[in-house]
Amino acid sequence: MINPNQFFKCLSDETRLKTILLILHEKELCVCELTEAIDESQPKVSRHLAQLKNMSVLNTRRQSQWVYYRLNEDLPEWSMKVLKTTLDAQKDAIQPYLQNLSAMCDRPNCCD
Amino acid sequence: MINPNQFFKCLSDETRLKTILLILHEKELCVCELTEAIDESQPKVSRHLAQLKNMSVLNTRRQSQWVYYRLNEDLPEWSMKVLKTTLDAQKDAIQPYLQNLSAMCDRPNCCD
DNA sequence: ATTTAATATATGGTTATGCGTATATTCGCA
DNA sequence: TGCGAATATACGCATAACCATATATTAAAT
Repeated sequence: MINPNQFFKCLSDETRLKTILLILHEKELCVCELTEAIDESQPKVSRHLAQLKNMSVLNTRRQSQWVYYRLNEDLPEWSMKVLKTTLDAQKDAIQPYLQNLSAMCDRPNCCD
Repeated sequence: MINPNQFFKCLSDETRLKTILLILHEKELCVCELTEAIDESQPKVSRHLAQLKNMSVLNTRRQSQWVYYRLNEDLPEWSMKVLKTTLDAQKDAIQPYLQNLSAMCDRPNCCD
């Protein structure tokens, strides 16, 4: 179980915070979607995602060639609350990234 | 105005998180009280407090030889909410530090 | 004025963190 | 089997973060 300061460390990097908030907003996103949304290099995004998975903040699901990341459903309630509070306060700030997302022409459609 | 990842960085260090939660719980604490409560060296506590003040998370009030730290009353609401959520989840964890506090024999009495 | 208690800061060193680039892996498909 | 797309990892490096120790500052009291 993640402890509070470890959890906050996950949120203390801009790239990681963006990805977490976007995933919270969208339920599930794959690496190339995130890469496009926040306009960062693939290895950079991937490295941070691996870190978050390692800290049990995120989980993955593979669907053919895509790996979809979602919030770990076993996250303690207080941390989910923190994330929701933060997202709520950052709604405006993440708009541009959501727009990048919907502007993706070759966005993989997640048909479970 | 502090941005989210800067704010979370403040909470990502164990010493800083402890001090913030204790201050939230006790309204106001001076350096020697915190030093005693969490059993860390005075320079270490002082350095972290300076950092938190610098990030506008904390404010100070000097009363004769003691400097009392409290939460900055201008903190954005979402961050106050995050702190309260965290304190709530950590009530048990901070008990030992609160006990150290009340066990202080020469604890300065704050008579504003 | 000197001394003492509380607090702050400076210094030097160690570890952690984050990054870009290059390369590996995995999967679907021809 | 071989190729391309998506993702992951390794490597080397730069900087940030944290710490212990020593010292400076501030205020009160004698």
